[in-house]
Amino acid sequence: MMSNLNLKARKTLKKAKLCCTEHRAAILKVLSAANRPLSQNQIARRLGKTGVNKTTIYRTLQNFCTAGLVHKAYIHKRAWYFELAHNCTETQCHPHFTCTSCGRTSCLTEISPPMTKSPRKGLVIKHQRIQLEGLCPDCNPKL
Amino acid sequence: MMSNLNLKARKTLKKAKLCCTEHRAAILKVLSAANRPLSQNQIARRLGKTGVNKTTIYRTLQNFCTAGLVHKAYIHKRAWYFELAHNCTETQCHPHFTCTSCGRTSCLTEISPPMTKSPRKGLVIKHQRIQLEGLCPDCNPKL
DNA sequence: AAAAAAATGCAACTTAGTTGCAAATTTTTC
DNA sequence: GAAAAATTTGCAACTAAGTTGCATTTTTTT
Repeated sequence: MMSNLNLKARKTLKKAKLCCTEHRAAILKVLSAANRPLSQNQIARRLGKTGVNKTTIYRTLQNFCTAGLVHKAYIHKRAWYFELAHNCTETQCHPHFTCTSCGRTSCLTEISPPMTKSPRKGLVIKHQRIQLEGLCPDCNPKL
Repeated sequence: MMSNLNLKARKTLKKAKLCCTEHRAAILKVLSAANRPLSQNQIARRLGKTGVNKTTIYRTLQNFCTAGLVHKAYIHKRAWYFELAHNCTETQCHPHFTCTSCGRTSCLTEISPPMTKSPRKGLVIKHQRIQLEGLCPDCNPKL
């Protein structure tokens, strides 16, 4: 079952000390090609004919998250959306913007909002996640 | 089945143009008494002996959200946590902080972080939600 | 090449939340 | 205050994302 494992994916997996399998490379490629976070369902659809089992996809994403390759960006309608962690710092990833009109979500990678400072003694903030809602340019009637 | 509907809850419901029912008042009271967002499950448990059906709880929360009385604060393990909307502005509510050690979430009502500014022409940000993670004072070994 | 370790597929399961509908309660109208 | 209209409630069945255990397959180590 081993054929066109692309080298880049292979390298990434090796670097992360993960087994190099066809499926993992394929999932990695799908995530790299996407410009927004994807749910398990969307990933499955994009894997298409190869037909990777959903358990495998979930377990792979889990492994990728643990390895720091991927992270859970946000949750929508009870489903998690995953993306490569390459745009993120230790303390925060870029904000995610969801349009309330068309429902699409985009990554605002061009900004990095200030970290919220702890307002309480002894409380340490290690990670911040910002979610935004509003109108996207496509849905903005004033444009 | 109508007995000790407390007046405050009744007033709130009336003001929001919602039917005044025993269950609704009870759910409102539970939310008022809590100092953190609650899930449907937690609300059910706190309602205790009265035994309100989960469908009713969900539908009530739904109604409260539509009326602007309550909002969904955050999601944890695929479950929504609801809270009264009284501490919130149009554009953002207070940040929510979850301790990665004990898992408890608290409301940082004492701060209101700056709104993130739109980095793209035509994209309008209407609402911001900030989630924080770290160590709470109780779990901080340095205290 | 063989042995050990890890990944995969499958079926069954878990759980938050939803839906349709009949019965009960609340509100409106007179 | 009683009857009619509108709304809420409970129930059972359902939906869908994600998980678990286990046998089989693939990958890695030796």
